[in-house]
Amino acid sequence: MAGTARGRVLHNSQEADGTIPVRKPRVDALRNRERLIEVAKQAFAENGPHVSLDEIARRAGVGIGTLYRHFPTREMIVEAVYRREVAQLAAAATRLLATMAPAAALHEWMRLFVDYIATKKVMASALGAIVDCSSALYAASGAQIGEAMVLLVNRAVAAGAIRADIDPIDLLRALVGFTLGNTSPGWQASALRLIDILMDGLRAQP
Amino acid sequence: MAGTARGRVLHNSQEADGTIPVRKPRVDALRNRERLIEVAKQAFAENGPHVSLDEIARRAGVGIGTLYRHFPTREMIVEAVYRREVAQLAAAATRLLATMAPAAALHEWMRLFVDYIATKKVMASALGAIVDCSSALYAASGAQIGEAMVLLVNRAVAAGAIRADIDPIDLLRALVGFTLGNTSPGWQASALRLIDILMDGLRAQP
DNA sequence: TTATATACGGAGGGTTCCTCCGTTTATCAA
DNA sequence: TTGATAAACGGAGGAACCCTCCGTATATAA
Repeated sequence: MAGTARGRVLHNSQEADGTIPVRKPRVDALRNRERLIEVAKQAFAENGPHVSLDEIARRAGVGIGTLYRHFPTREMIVEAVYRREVAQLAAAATRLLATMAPAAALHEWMRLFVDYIATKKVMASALGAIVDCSSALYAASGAQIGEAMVLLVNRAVAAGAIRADIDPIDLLRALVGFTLGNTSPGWQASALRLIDILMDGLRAQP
Repeated sequence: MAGTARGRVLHNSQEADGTIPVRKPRVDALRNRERLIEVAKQAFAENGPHVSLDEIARRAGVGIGTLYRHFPTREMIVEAVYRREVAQLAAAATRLLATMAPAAALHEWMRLFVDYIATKKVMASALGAIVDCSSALYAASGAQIGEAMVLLVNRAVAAGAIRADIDPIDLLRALVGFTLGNTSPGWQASALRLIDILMDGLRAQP
């Protein structure tokens, strides 16, 4: 008998000053949402973009209904994973700079970049927007990544740790070249090796 | 009782000269294959890349088993449609040149290009290989298209119908720019208008 | 014409999708 | 602290889809 008591006064429908106070979201809802994104990322990485949504819900320990409430379509959860990945990669730049030397931070961040591309590849076919290189989603993510790279390079240059005649965007292009072009198995290891060599080159003065 | 008569001599297992003569494929098989590709193309265009294979088989008037015999995976039928599309576009160049004036042929071919891109977009998410701009499939298709464009431009230039200071590849780049970048509805009409303007520009002498 | 390799069709079992609704729980006002 | 209630939860169940299997039909070659 959980029917709503129709006609009853709603407590938070309207305040005296006209604002519409929104009840803050329930903590369990936020928790489940985060958990679903995290689990979905793992599942995509392990089993490709065709994991069943039922399995994601099961692994996250929530009902399938809960998954569908948070992400009504498959594309939405894929996009959520992707957005989170981009945000984390961008945020990692400042975090790394705070905890290690500028050149080391740059080096480590480029390694994280390889993971990011891996995620991107796995999900590309599940998320049409990524495929379309001119979409808003792509543009936004590109900007975030670009800013992070500029920050890292500037700091390392300022610290005298790497040569000054380097355009951060060129470095980004190099990373993309290392990673996107390769489809062969083992491309990740290869990219990581190339990054090491690149870092050696950056440290040498011209 | 259609069991094979085991132990019976196979008639065409081996010839005296050691060659293995292959019975030519049954005409009904070839017909069904073509029909499936044609229907699949229409279905993808109408309902996006998620049309059910059952429906494609039904529309083609064949059993689902027949579809699966010809194209064991979904990706295979998508790729078949795509290959056919590329081949037809490339072949259209010579066909058009044979039946109309060089400049008109070039103009018409650029219009066909817009259709080709539309197909490509629809199927991109269904066929990972297209997404990956470095795949062999992509390279092969790119080459075919490039050759067709070179042929058309050379003929038109030779006929004095368009200005001579034009690189066919630049023209291709322009087409790609007109089409791939746009995701808004109505991009096709827009691309067709731009092509008309471009043709006017080509006819003008520098 | 006959034998047979080849192709056909579609029933059926397993999987996935996604909605709907009865139940549970966090939040807020009193 | 204590209800009252909005918000969230779980999962059963129907529909759609995927794909295999095998009995039947037919084109081909002798």
